[in-house]
Amino acid sequence: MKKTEDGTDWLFDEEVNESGDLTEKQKRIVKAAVEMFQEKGFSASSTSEIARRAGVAEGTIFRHYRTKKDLLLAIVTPVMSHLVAPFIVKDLDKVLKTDYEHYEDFLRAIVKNRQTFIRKHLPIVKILIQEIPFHEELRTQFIEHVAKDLFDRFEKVIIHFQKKGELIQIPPSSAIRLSITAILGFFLARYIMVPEREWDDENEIELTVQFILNGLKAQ
Amino acid sequence: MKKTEDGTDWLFDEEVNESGDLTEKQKRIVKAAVEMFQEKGFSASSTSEIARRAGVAEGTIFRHYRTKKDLLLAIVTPVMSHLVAPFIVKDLDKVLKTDYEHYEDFLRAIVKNRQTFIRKHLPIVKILIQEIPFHEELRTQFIEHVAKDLFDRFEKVIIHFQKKGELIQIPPSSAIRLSITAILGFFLARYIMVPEREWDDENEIELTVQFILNGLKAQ
DNA sequence: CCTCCTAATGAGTGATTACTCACTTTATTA
DNA sequence: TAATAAAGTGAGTAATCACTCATTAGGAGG
Repeated sequence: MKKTEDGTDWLFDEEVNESGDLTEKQKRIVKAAVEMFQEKGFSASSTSEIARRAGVAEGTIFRHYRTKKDLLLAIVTPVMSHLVAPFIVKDLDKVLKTDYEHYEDFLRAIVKNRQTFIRKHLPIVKILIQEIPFHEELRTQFIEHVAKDLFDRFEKVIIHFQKKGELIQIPPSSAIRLSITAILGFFLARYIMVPEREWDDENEIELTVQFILNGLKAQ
Repeated sequence: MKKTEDGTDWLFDEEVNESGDLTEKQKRIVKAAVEMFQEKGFSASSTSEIARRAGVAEGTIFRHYRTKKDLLLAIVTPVMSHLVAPFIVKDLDKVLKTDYEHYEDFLRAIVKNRQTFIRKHLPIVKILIQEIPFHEELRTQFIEHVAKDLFDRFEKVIIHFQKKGELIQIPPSSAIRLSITAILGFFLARYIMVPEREWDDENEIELTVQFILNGLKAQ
């Protein structure tokens, strides 16, 4: 199911264990739950209506998921753990040297790669963002396995290109924040705030990348 | 209650009609509701517990607010309408010429000003962000009176400095997106994602402003 | 056909929900 | 002080909540 992550093709998209060992009814439950959670939020979604939408008895939900919250976690955690997947690579330094000569190349690869991922799992990503503040497990898991990993790897990348003299000498944490918010800002505008607008993705990504590069260019 | 907005001191902070004509118990209700909405979200907050926390009978809530949702809106809408207050000024062009010679000055003023606002109303801003997706009235009101206004004024500003040759010639909508997300990114990191960290606000704001300036500088 | 086994069911559970209303207390004005 | 209005109360309401469990359905192996 997973590609070999041998350092060269680590930016591959991977399946987020979906519909693998689930029964037919289970899939319908998950589908209905995702719809409802997105429309009304987790708390405002009742298990009875989820069952109704899935065309399933309410008891069936609780046969597969002990609680309503378990259902949420089953939906949301696999996506979360794959959000930063492209950063989890053993020999980052080697990858940087061989694949990404400039910070520009790195940025472009990340943006393109994460765009396909977000586009694919957008509803669940939305639910995740919505519910993170209210569920301790989600918060800790996010901090431990997403934010920390992301930050650590990103920091290495920044320092790498600072040493090469490409990037301005500011605290890496600030450079990370500025890079990530510019990228997230694009995704936010593109897929959440104004998805109905006709976007020239190629061009908009290019603008964003150039914006970051100029903003962080060594003076 | 409001300062005169005569074009020079339009970046003043204004009171968001709080605690003006409210009774003592009403204030306690609002305070308890804000706490609960922030902790558990709107849907997961029960009116019975809000009443309990406020030290008030449950009926008292419904004397002042017809429904639970009315309570939410009463809390959230005044803050929303003041979010973009500094942009609502009659003669923007004049202000630009007299007060802000460079885009840099404009940016710095906006960031500083909105920081005091957000810091002051952070809990309600958080609730607003959380609940916007689930309440049609909030969404439309946000689009009509916040996003639209903000966008229109910001567009004028961008075009103004593009004409002056300060800013790169890219679509103003893109320049707005990049500017705003960098600023919002700072607020997000500063007050929501990692508020517990010790921030050197002055320095971080300076970095953010310079990042935007370099990113959008005419080549 | 019988025996297992698991998936699926849906009526039933007590708790909780947002909200009402007849009534009491407090404040305002004449 | 008497009259009127406004603020506050809390027991009561029907509806809905997440969840349980005894029962049924259906397929596999013998």
